[in-house]
Amino acid sequence: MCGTLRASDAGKTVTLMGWVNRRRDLGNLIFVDLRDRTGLVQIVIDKESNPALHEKASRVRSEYVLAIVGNVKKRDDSTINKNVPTGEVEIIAHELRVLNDSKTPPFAPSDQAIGNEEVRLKYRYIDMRRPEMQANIELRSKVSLAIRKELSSHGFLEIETPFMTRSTPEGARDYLVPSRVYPGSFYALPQSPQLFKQILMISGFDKYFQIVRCFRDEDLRADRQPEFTQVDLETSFPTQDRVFEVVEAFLVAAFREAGIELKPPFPRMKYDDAIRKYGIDKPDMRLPEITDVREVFTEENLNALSLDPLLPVVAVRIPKVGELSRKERDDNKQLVASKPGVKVIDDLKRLEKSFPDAVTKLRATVEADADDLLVIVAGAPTEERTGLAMRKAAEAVYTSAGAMRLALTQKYKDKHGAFNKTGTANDYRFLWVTDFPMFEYDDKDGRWNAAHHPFTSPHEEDFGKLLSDPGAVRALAYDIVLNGTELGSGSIRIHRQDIQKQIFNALGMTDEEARSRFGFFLEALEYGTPPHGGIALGLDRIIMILAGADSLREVIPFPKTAKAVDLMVDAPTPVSATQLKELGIAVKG
RNA sequence: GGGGACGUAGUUCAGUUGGUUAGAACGCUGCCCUGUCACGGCAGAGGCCGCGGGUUCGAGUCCCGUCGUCCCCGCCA
Repeated sequence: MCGTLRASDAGKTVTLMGWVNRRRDLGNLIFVDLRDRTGLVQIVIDKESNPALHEKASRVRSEYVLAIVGNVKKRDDSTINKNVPTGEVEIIAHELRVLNDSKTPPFAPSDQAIGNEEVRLKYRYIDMRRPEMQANIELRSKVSLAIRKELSSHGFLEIETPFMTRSTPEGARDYLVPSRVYPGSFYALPQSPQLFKQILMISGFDKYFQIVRCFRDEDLRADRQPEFTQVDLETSFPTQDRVFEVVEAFLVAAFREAGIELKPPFPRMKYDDAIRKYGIDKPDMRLPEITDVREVFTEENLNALSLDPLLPVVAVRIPKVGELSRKERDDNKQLVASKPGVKVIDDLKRLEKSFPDAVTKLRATVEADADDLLVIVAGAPTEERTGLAMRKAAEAVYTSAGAMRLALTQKYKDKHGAFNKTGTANDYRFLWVTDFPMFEYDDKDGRWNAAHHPFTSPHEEDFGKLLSDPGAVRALAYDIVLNGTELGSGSIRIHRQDIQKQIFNALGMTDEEARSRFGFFLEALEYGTPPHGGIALGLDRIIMILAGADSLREVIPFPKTAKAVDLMVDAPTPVSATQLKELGIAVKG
């Protein structure tokens, strides 16, 4: 192959096939860089030694597909190119065949600056000829294989589940597939194989996994595509620790493919601690946590600052940012949409004039260096003093501080350098977040929703609070977080039908409603369901992080745009009236 | 659904306060060139300034609308 030839291959006769990356025509001497999946090699065509060949080569253009027969020759010392792996050799062509010509492409795979995404996506086949894309897609294949091997070696079976399945009203919007046989009825593409994998546990396949496509009709982000791939797994008779071990094992195998040697076990943190220390349920561990600095202020201090002494006062520390100008501080306030009742103090100098003792204590408490940026986040006195109101106000302080921490670390990443790559496992800070709340209160609808999904088991000791105090029920649910990105989410499931019913009731569903939505599943639970649990991880996100990419589109061969359009095939499209009629569907103008 | 950025040659971009024939680089075409590797030199072609309306003597430039791409919020059990 083109990219694999080395000085040790000198003297061999080789047949190479590939694309013309670049042609350098010096008149009677032509150089062609031939490119295939493995890289580039320089072909030499000399008019003097082969005029007919030279004539053919002079008509060759970028992205023509060539077959070359030639001799591998070690280059003279003066002509070695140290910038390419094959730079010590070149191919003296004896024969050249144009297998296909090419229109001038809208952009060249050999270009240093890559074109805009619209053009890249429309001409994805050319974009994917670029070495970066080739490397990402190769990495994806290797990582998938490593995960399959690892899970298989632990006794997991890869089992397929349907893509055409049943719509469930919970969760994300479904992509629907109309049924021709039953006009007006629809299949749904799975948001995840959740219920199928639980059924497989009931069926006795005690260790299941699948690298599987999932579909969610929600708005996109750089790290969210409407169809994406999960590494999905489930085991019977699990413990949380057992699930963590299996995931850590396959992540070690996956990262090894990218030359990173991870060191499990990964640290763990309870959800409540994550909120208190990082103001978010997916903390980025590469920077210092938020510090509680309530104690450095007296009650008089806080009253003078119009801050509520009963609410948390926390400090966000961003190392090595130095002093900020007035303008920068104003700009920074724009970074985070301020929540009502949350106050931000970002001018320590001014604070120091009025409260010198507090600021001295503050610096000591957060162990701040002189050039560290400190921002204080606290709460204005709340009007309502009930327990729930105070809890919400406190959470608003934590999450605002968390958002501030993220925005500032992003903005000043050049200064603190915490995101700089070292090429070691230290670049990848994994974290298990555990003990998520079972329910979240939905202010709009005035009811409780499942924080993870409604098949998640609560902590056994919280069973009693399911109806009396849903907000206090902890779930056996866990997330795996990498550098502030949620990679995966899982739980120990409910295997008792009576508990499952209670959960549906707590979610405000009557028995009839539960039966109409999940009847098949509730029935299955009654036939000897083993305890079981599992997790699903976003494969695309894993590859994205390993590839050092900023967008999922860099690691998905044929991705969709932010408006969920495939620019290459131009999908979605309207369909013919005949098709619609056959499906019994009428489209409103 | 909301906010922001962008849209000018095949590509990446510049285009002043609204004022003559809209520029550059790369790419492309032709010619020259035997050691280049982002080859070099000379010459040339290439534009619905996203689209539609408006203001104006005059619009790439100002206003309104619309479409597209990207980022964020909402949303994503």
